[in-house]
Amino acid sequence: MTPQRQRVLDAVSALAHATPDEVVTAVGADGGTPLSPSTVYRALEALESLGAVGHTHLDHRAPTYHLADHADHVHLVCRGCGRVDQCDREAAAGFEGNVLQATGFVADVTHMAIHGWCRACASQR
Amino acid sequence: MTPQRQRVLDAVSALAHATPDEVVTAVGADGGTPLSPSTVYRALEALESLGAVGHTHLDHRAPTYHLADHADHVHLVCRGCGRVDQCDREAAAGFEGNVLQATGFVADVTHMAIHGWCRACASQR
DNA sequence: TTGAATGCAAAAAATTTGCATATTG
DNA sequence: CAATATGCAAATTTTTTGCATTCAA
Repeated sequence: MTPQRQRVLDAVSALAHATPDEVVTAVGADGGTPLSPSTVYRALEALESLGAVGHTHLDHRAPTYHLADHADHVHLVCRGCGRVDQCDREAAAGFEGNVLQATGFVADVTHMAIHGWCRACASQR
Repeated sequence: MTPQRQRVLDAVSALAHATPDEVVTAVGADGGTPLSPSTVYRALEALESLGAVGHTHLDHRAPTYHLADHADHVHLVCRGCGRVDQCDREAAAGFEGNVLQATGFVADVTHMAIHGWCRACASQR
């Protein structure tokens, strides 16, 4: 664990959900010397293979990293306002079971966000 | 509906699921003059707002387009072998209901793929 | 003829890679 | 000392934009 990786990990922890880009920015603003983008990308990759962080895809262009222990919920991205809600993974247990039974596929609903409309945007439609 | 858009639509129809890039390639191989990428991107956008096609995100780097009437299933992407399975949207009805009840969020499980492990890869682990 | 669509080339944005240097164990 | 990580710059990849030209109603 190098100092750079520690700073990247701290940034991920502070931001809760952050794209590599956001991590680069946050690390640049933490008082120390900025890190080069490649270092951040490589640090995230290393931290992920160490099991310290994980990532989720909120949309097609944004892997967002989070601490590994912050991985047990489903992300709900609103198509209207872009807001990101969460719901307990439990809500998908039945779905995961159905998929397993129907196709043998072991689904991980936390890895990619579910898109749709939040309560506010849905009621406007 | 211009001839270019028709060719783009034909390519989407023939490929079933295709990234913009793949559409550019397919259209270039259909015998006619190749279309410039910008035309394909704009045609897909136009066809989508006309309701003729839709898109799904299979991974973070690939919006895949399909005919609009080919939109009622959930995509299952295997992390092991990359294979894309499908399952009926019905399997997720309970999940969508749970999410709605818990958060008011109207989920569309067809828009982004679910990641996990296919039967074969799952049994190897 | 009037607005929309196309093609091209250049611009952006987001990652990735090569390689010399610095760091870690 | 040997292996790994970093920083920088350049290369890739994917998508978007500006603008002159062409097409269609």
